[in-house]
Amino acid sequence: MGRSPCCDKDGLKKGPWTPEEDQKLLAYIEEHGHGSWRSLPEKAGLQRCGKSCRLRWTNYLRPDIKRGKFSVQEEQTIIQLHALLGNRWSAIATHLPKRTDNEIKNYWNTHLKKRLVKMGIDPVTHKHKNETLLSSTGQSNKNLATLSHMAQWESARLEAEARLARESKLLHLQHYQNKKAAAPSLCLTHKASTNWTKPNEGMGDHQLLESPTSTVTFSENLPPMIMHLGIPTGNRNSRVAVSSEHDDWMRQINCPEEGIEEGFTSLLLSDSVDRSLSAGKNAVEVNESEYSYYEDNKNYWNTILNLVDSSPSDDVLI
DNA sequence: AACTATTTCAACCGCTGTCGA
DNA sequence: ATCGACAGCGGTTGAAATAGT
Repeated sequence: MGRSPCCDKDGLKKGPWTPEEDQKLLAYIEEHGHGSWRSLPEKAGLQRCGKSCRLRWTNYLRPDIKRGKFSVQEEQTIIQLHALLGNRWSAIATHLPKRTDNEIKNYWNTHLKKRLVKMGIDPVTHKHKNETLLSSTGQSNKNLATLSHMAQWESARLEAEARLARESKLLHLQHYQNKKAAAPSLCLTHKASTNWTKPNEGMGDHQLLESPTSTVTFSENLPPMIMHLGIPTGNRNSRVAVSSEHDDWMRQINCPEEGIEEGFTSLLLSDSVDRSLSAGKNAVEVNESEYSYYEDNKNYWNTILNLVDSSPSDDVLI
């Protein structure tokens, strides 16, 4: 397309945001919603480009952002979704409410990627080094093909979710605009989110969780896959680590009664298989070789989790 | 305490996808 | 069908923070 950069105007500030700029942006969005990002800076009295404002808002100022340490479950979710989706950070972020794609990307690059490398796992293919020795075998090719198959299902599902969320957004926006005319005074969170999220009134069983980086509807703000497994996520997701990151990681993984390992293995398996099967009933035949793939894949994830489990200490991992 | 090396993460850049005219 | 405007995405950068000597 070759469009000109949005920040090529002289006089536009770059670099770190000052508290005053944050306050201006926050105040403006709270009052008016972001509307068109392109025109926002001028209206808000900011010497920034719209893109910079959008980034500051989505990655830092948004009131629904959770900051701080990633929980073990969040880490595992990222690792497993990365194995399925690759570097599709925004897609991964839809499964981690309150985390931004940028934050997940940074966390992957600075922590998780290194951890996998130390464990001898290729962070791109998510295969153990030894597995590459088998790369010429049919088994490996089969795994590759079926992993790709799973990724396709996941992609299709994410697209469908995003489409549903967009449609829901349109419907609800109309509803909200009517409401807004009638009742202009909302709490700060809702006021601030005028254009990027909507209050959950009238949404039935599902709370609409929408943002520029997350367009998926979650029930109870929980990742769908976690809910699917019935893993108790509330306190665990928000738990505060009392010792080192890795101690926390190891402690939780080493608790069989908590079912984390099985949970995350089955997370991919049950969720993806269920989805594949239910979708297959309507659209695609799932044959025997695909079933055997899921068995292979289960072994693959068990291998990864066993490797994590057998790592002796944090300094080995990092 | 001073210096250097390494790590972290907020922010930028450039590209792509989508939508309306 | 084409084009331009815009939003969003993923890769990358570099300043600040932290760790090591």
